[in-house]
Amino acid sequence: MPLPPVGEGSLPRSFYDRPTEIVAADLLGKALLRRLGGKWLGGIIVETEAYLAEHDLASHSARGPTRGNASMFRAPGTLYVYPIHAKHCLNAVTERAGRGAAVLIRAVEPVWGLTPMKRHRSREDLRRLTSGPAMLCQALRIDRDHDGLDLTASGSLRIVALSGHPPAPVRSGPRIGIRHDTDLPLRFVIADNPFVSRKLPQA
DNA sequence: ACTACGATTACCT
DNA sequence: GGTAATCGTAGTG
Repeated sequence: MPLPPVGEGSLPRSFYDRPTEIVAADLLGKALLRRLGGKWLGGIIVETEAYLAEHDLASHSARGPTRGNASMFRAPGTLYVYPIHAKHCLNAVTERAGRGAAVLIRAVEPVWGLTPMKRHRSREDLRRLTSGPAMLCQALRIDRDHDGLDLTASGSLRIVALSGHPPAPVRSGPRIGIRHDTDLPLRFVIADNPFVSRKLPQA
């Protein structure tokens, strides 16, 4: 996959305007692309988590809108970037505006712009380049300034489908790092992909 | 204004 | 396996 698939266009808003678990599973195998310094950086999404609009105490939207989570309540396809532990994580907003649902992108398989991504991470090993939600934001230089951007527009941050990419077998399990609703199987990974942040618990 | 805490990561044994 | 580092957000006074 030598060249980034920028000619294929971003996923349409209708892709995101569906039940969040469906969007989370369908985002696997898509390309996350970041235009920076005249080059495209990014990779293939291999791990996601769904955060639901209702009955999900782990979601940032659970206690209603605040200044910090406002973009989570905006149109489907909006980018929601939030800070945590002095780092950042990236979500795609799902379902209709006002719902407060999103998909956290937890890991990508690094493909395009390996040299600049290694520089941003101060690391060489591909396994630790983008295999975590804050790692991939650091590799792609995404921070709070990008919060609220439209992922469906032709901007510097896009999620696009890869034509001719074989559908990957998807598996699910409990989400990582949360304190509430830990048993819901809302984490989705491409089976056996080595670039996930952690393996699924043994079934 | 003060304080507690987190959808994390890196580094340690 | 465990834990310290780090800082913006949100809740409280």
